[in-house]
Amino acid sequence: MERAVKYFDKYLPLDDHEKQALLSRLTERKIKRKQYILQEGDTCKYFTYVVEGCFKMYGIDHSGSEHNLLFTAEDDWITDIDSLHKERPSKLFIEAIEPSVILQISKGDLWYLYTNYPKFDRNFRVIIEDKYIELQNRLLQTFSKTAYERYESFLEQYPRLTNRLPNTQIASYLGITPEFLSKIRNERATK
Amino acid sequence: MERAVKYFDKYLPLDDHEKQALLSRLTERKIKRKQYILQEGDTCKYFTYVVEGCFKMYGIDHSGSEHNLLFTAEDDWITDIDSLHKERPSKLFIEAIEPSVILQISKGDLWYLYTNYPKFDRNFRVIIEDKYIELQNRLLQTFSKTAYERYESFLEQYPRLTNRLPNTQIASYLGITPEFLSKIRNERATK
DNA sequence: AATTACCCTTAATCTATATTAAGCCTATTT
DNA sequence: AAATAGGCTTAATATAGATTAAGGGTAATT
Repeated sequence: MERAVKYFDKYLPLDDHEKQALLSRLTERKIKRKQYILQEGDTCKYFTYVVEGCFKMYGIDHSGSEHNLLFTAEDDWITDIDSLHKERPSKLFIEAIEPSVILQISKGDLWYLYTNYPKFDRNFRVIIEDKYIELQNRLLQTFSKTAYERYESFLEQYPRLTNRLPNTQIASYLGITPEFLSKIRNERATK
Repeated sequence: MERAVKYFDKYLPLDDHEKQALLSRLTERKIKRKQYILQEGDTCKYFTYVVEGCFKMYGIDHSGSEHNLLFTAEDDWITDIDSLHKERPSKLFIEAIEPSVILQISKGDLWYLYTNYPKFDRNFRVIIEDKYIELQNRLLQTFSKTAYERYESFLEQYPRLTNRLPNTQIASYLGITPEFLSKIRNERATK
């Protein structure tokens, strides 16, 4: 649990009261491979901290294909903000790729922290700003680079994920088919 | 100027002190068509509120083509958060599409507000959360829908922008060429 | 240990979208 | 008022990446 507190040391460290307030509101859960913590149609109830393991968040198109929006591994936060905030059914799935351990805080408890300890407003503002920056860069790349280039920059940016994820999942993240990724990998290897 | 204050009524309304603190730190500027308020290579210094007019934020790829990340019109905020926060050269341009009037707050003043009036942490947290949601939906669409479908959903989502923007700009936002957008529009018309 | 599910690759064919090029029209700028 | 730069369209050709299909490998589940 202390790991979740330490996370904030990167931003504005918490004092003892704030630590206590946060810790007492986090619930630990163990999640199996392929288990969902959010399914399309359900309303998202939690902000989730990943202690151990790895998750993917994705949407499904009309023909049933999955499209990965992001991966979240150790010591990072994940939620469907749209569904959590607007309290409407999610369009997304969040699914464990590995056996995982998470800490969850409910929307109500999070709102309690926001109201009573302003530092959480600050810290979660900065967290989401960082995630916004990531998304913005990803969208720009999607428009301005080839699949080959996007794969190379994925390898650079997430070297630790490369060996943990099947290529099918990476392909879905890059917005291409596994077959085409295979072609790209073959090209890279022969050079 | 009052318009920028009113914006926050949608979220957490400001009291008189907070209003005053905000207003005294906003600078009004008039911007001509095609004038930049941010250019690639420069470090972004301001968070900008658009009172009148319209802007595009875009990046340029290796072959010189523009890729629109977003448009911002009346009563909305725009900045390159990446460059503003990390104080590094921006990869983006922000350019007026129409003659515009804006209010700007510098990074230093914004930090002052964050530190002394926690409500700004809260309000800007919510603003950026809303923008994150928009971006996330846009990325999902880019992966899971055809250009035809993306154009239709653009028309639905931004009906007021449709008539103000040249189709070249809309094409760049959709991630396609103007020629292909023309084809799509022709298809739509004949049905 | 066997079975099943999933993963990875190769190759042929197909398609959505890009590129190039040309012509016309409508705003801006001079 | 003329000149220029952009914007819109059509059509021919080109291409990045999708789809379909098939075979072999490896890890998860029974």
